[in-house]
Amino acid sequence: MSVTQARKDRERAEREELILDHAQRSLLKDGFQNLNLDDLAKSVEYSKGTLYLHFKTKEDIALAVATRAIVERADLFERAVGFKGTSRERMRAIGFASLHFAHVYPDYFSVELMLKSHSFWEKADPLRQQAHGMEGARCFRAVHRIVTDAIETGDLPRGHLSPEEIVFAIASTAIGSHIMGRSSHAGMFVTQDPLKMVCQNVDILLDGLGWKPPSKDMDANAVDRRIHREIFPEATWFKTS
Amino acid sequence: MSVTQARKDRERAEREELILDHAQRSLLKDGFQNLNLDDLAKSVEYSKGTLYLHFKTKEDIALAVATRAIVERADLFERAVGFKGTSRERMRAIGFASLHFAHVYPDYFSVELMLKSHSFWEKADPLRQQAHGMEGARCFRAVHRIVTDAIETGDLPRGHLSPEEIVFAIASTAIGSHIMGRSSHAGMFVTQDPLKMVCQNVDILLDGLGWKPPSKDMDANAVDRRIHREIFPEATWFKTS
DNA sequence: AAAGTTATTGACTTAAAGTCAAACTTCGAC
DNA sequence: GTCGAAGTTTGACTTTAAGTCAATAACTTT
Repeated sequence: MSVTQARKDRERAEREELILDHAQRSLLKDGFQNLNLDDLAKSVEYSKGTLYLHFKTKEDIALAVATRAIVERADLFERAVGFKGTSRERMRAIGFASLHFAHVYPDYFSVELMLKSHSFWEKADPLRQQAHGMEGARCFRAVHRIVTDAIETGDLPRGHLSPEEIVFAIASTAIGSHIMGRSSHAGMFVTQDPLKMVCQNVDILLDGLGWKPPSKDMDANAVDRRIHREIFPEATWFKTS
Repeated sequence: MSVTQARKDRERAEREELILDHAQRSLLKDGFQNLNLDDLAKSVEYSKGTLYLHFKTKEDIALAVATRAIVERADLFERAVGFKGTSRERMRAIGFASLHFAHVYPDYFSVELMLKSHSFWEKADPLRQQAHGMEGARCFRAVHRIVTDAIETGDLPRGHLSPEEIVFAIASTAIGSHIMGRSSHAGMFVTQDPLKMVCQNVDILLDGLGWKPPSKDMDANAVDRRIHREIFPEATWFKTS
């Protein structure tokens, strides 16, 4: 590969990031339906044809944006796994990471759900589909790691559930809580901060699994402060309460 | 109102149901993006203009279909509340209803999520928005009723959580489990029946709330058989295992 | 049965995704 | 430096589908 080619590749990658930056802004603001490729082309100062040199379809663009987000999510999760503390505290660090992520990408889960619908997914580039799957798996493995550690240390009793089922349960509750917290039309109003509810609900679930120590014996605020200080100092939304 | 007018109103309502029947079939099969109003008009043998005499937009049609579904869901939930048994068994009946509903409307929650996105919701008729909200609230109240009963009888300890927060937690876990169970691309494979996982996860959560009796002391299969026999005999998917 | 009223229609307008032949740019040979 | 070939970018064009509304048909009243 010539020297020139290397420069071209880099420029191409930079342009792709630029497109995704603008697409992401539009998606976060107005959603997928309102993402307009003529406008997007104008805003990045390239033609619509050029957009299609990078992406197969409009859906492909949205998947690329989502994949960039989930990479960040997986990075946050892997940092959380490294938190020094009991297994339950490390699990709390995952929750903290999840909350931090939700602050940066408030509608991520709605988008994620849309992505996974068949009619959407099939319109994206297979390579991008694969990349997205890989990052999802990284998130999964981070939680899985903590679960197996907790079983080994005896914090989490060996029950009739497999570690995979336990991860599935935790992920379900977390994602469900995120989604419920964001849908204001639900006909039920929970006054408290919707994001706090994610941790609260996961805590109930972990108690139900018999994960030691039970949430009533844990000073959640103190742990949160440590997590904030030691691994997620960039979480400026976090208020010590 | 004249006699003629009454007949006309009835015919109009019948036509609306006909449109929704066809729209529903198309939505369940190919999703919202692939719902085509020219095709829909052909299939119901009315013109496209007539569709717009009933519905404001394509989104409005989807909301109407979803509302018809959630009416059924609320009906199922209210039947579940009437199940004769302990509070925890009645809660299980709600779970059973939820599973039954998921069999009839497999993608309901994905659609529901899409509906609630701002860009979608704003395009629907305010009256229909309201109707949808009312039915959501009926589902909420059904669960709320069982929760307050359980607190009164002492099955569920008065903790630091309000009944509303408990309902929120249950709904989050149930919906999250439904959604996770249906998204095959999640990078994690749970071998078991995804619908069984909903009950399993909710059971863990209820245990975490300290809801008596704990799931280990309950013969879930026996209760399920009773629920099936006594209140949901139409649930043909249910296999006594 | 004519005039008036209401209901229905489908050709038309509009918006936006996706395409591709033509214009432009870069590169290497001489 | 110039030329032609190879590669890159473009935006006018095609296509598809939502949403509109003037024309037409059906029904009602007098």
